[in-house]
Amino acid sequence: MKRPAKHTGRRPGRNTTRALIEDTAREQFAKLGYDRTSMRRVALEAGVDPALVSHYFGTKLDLFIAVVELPIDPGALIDHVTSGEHDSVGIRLATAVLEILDDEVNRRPTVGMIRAATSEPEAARLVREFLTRNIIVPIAQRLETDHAEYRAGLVMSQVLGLTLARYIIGIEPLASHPRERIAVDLGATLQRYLLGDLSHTLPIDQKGADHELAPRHVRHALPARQATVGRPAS
Amino acid sequence: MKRPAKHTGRRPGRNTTRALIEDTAREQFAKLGYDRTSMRRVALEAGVDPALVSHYFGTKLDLFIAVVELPIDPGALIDHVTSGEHDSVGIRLATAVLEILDDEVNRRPTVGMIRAATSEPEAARLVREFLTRNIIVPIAQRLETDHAEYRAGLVMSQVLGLTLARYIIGIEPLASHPRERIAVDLGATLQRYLLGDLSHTLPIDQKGADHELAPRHVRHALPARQATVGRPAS
DNA sequence: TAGTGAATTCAGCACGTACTGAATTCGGCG
DNA sequence: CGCCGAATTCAGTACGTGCTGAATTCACTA
Repeated sequence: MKRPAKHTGRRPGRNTTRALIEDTAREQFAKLGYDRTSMRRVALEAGVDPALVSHYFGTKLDLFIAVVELPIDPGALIDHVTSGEHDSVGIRLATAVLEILDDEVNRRPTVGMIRAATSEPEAARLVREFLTRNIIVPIAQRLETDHAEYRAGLVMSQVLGLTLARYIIGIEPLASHPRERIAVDLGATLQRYLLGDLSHTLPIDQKGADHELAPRHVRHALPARQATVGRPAS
Repeated sequence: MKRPAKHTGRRPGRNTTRALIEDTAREQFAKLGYDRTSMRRVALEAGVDPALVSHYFGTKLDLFIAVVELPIDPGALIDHVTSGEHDSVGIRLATAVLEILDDEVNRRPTVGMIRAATSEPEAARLVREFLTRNIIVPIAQRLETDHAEYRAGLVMSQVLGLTLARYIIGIEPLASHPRERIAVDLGATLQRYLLGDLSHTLPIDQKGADHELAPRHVRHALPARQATVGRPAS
């Protein structure tokens, strides 16, 4: 009956364990992504029994949901960016984004969010909802242009792509280029996406229909086994 | 000594197993990414014993390396895009990219590549080398502009970002917008990245230094627990 | 036709995972 | 103080993972 246990039972002192787990989990998800983060590792890192994690948060996905966040206050960012001269919102946004992401502390959760979104479909849904609700829509409201949500989506795509290319994959020379120059080039793009002329303003027949693709270069999967990454199979 | 085995030993008929495993693995990596693809599942899907996968390809990473490829012939794509009028290479490239990615068959390996690159650092290195060697550098050579590799990197960032936003995360309305319109808006960006004026051509004091960030909206990680995805912890 | 070596499978090891049930200890309240 | 319930840990279940060694069967060649 009385199995010899060593130091089980409630801990003395104040009650901070749950928050501790939450912080540790956030850190791990950010650093490793969803798949590569294990509940055991979170518990270990938090100096806590693995069972406590399940106890407090339920499943791994529940834990993830309870924990993901962005390194910025979207509202304040949007305020800062959209105040000031209209023809420089692009570069303001680009500069802000690059300053945030160039700081490793802030970059972590962002990268983690992307990692999670690409590996767990359920996480992708959550990220989508989060981005839409907290960033896309607010930006759309602030800008009094047409198709604001579409514009915001284009912006998100360029920002996400920069994160992927510069910070995760590390494509050169983009990865080691000075922040200020990239901000200028990126800023011009964001400016156009946010406030410039888009395809909607063009007449139908200029939408690029005459640029359809001579489909000679798409391989359609089956034959071809040449463009292989790394060394060929041994 | 003679353990009763049922149908072990060499299979009758022609010898296609290795290729079979390779194809199945490619499919799985593309669909699931690196972490979520298991060698056992590959073997099961290929109707083959798990040991055969290790037998032929060694470690999981070896298998991955032997298998990743892009759905296009980069050379032909580059030819197609860079031939024709200079001021329409942007939209040609954008259209080509969108046509390729809108086809689910072609999209798979691309998405898989991104998945893998975001979850496995070693895979990210391979993807980086592949993209650089087979896409960035050729484009850089074709365009007789300055800073060609930097330009190509910007292009990659926007293309990768589009893939992430439109196809993986599914940000609306970007995800369901007609291909042709996006091609126009994206094409203008790519055009500028490829052949337009970049920050290098500007005098130093216009590089945006006066746009530094009032750093009020970056949270610097520690406090704040408000901008949470999904429902708060139960 | 006999023999060799490649192809294939089985069974399993060692480990990591998510998660659970019961036991134990403590904080706080009556 | 006495007690209830929350907090915590232990030990374990059931399963999935990458990978290996030996045994078996077939194809091919000498």
